[in-house]
Parts: sequence; structure tokens; C-alpha cells
Amino acid sequence: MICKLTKKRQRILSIINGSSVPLSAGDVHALLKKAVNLATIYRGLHYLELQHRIEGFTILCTREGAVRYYFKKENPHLHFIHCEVCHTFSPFRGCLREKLMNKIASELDYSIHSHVLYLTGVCGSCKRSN
Amino acid sequence: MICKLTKKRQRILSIINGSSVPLSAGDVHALLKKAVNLATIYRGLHYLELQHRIEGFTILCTREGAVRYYFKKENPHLHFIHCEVCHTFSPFRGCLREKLMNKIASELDYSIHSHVLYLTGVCGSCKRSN
DNA sequence: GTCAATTTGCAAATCATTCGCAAATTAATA
DNA sequence: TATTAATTTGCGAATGATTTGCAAATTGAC
Repeated sequence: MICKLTKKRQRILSIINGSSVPLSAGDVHALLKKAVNLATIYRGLHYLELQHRIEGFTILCTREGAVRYYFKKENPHLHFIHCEVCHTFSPFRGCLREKLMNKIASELDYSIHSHVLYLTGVCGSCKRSN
Repeated sequence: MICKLTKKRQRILSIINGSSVPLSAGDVHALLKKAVNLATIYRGLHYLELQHRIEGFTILCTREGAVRYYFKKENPHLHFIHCEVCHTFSPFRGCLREKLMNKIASELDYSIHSHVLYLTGVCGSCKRSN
């Protein structure tokens, strides 16, 4: 009975892997045209994150409130900056994992499982159209 | 009519500034012995964050769910690592603001307002008591 | 003190997320 | 390919942190 990466979970994974920006459970639901139940999407995203097939972070934004977003796993690690005006995400390169690892190793007796980093600000076009 | 930093908000600020770890609205409420209404604490924390007197991040943890935590503003900037087993936070030094600024400046046309960074892992004593 | 503006307490509402359970699907086996 | 036990799914209801509406209390300016 090892039937874990089911068809529906594969569809969810494809959606995440096909997106250049982080997606919420509701986003995935909409992109799948509601062919998959929302609760199933939540469970699928949990499963995929637990399997380390996707990554996620929870952000509080003025328009959406507190929502968890998921994005594809890449190497080097992706991070995002969120525009406070138009509420879009842009990826940026430059993962700091190694520096963080060194910091922690020298300062604290922890084993690191994940690091969450995102920025907020105002994107170029919102700056200009202000 | 500029009566913004009221006594209750000052009490909230004192609680945050007096803590070495991030606190949720509920934590502040408990520490104030429920002398201040929970809704007032939520509003106070919003106000203080908007005034850049405190900082915050929203984290999803297996025990508490998605909760927003607030912590004191320091220079250099504080960040935290969260133990997935005992659910405590530990501060660590080594803010990456400057490196991030340089990254963004060279890659994207954004102005950065804030950066959220936290780590998750397992702390030393939980590693050993496993 | 008076007054207009702001803040607070209370209870109800909100909303992303989770959960219970029966039906459907899956994978292993005969 | 039928059987079966385990897992997953859909649906609706529940959860729980956070927000909101409104009347009462507090604030700062005069």
C-alpha cells in the first residue's frame, strides 16, 4: 500500500513546478479549475512539502492576510520579494544557506532543517506609477 | 488629537522590548495578565509595527499553526531559529541586510522595506534527548 | 472642564486551514 | 481480474487566530 504520489498530487506538483512565483492552496485550486477539491490540495501540499518536493513560507500581506505559499525546489534555493503595492512576487537568486550554516555552526548547537527568507518592498513599476 | 502611543500600547511595547524571544499576541496577552483586551493587543501590535517600533514575522509551526510573532528592534537586526521539537525560539546574530541590499540592487528594481529570515531545525537539547 | 478625535472592550464575524467520515481509489495478492 | 486492506478523496462542518462594528472610555487641545 504505497500509493503516495497519486495522480492528483502529481497534478499539484506540476502546477507548483510550472510556476515562477509562489502559489497558495487557493491559487492551485483555481489553476486546476477546481477539478481537485480544496481540502485535497491542502493535504497534497502538506504531503509534498513533507517529502521535500516543494518548499513553502507563510507571509502576512495587507491584501491576502496570512497565507502559506508554495514554490518549486531549485538549486540554488529560490527566494522571493513581495511588492506591498501590487502584491506580486519576484524571485531573486542568491541563497544564503551556506552563510547561515556557518553562522549557526559557530554560534548555536542546532541542526538546521529549513530557512525562510523573503523580502517586502515596492517594485519598480509601482514606484514609478505612484 | 495625537494620542497614539497610549499607556496600553506602551505596556505592549515594554513586553516586546523586554523579551529575548518573539511573542505572539496571545503571549503578550498572558504576560499582561489579561489586563488588556486581546483585540487591543492585536491593534497595538499592528500600530507598533507600522511605526517601526517592533518587528514581526509569521511562521507556520506544527504545534501552534500559523501565528504572527513580534520582537524588539535591535541593531544589528535580530533573527531567530525555531526548534521543531520543543517549539522554542533562539536569537542568532548575523543579519544579512547588507548582502541582501546588494543582491537586490544589482538584480531587481525594488526598494526593500523589510526582510524576514528565520530558520527551523532541532535544538541541541532536543537532539540529545531524542 | 468641555469637546472632538482616538482608543478600548466586548461580542460577533471572517477566513484560511483542518478534520470527520463515508465513498472512491490504489496496490498487492490470489 | 476479482478480492481486499490501506490510503486518498470529497464534502461539509469545525477550528482558531485575527479582524471588525459599535458603544463606552480615554486622550489631548482649548
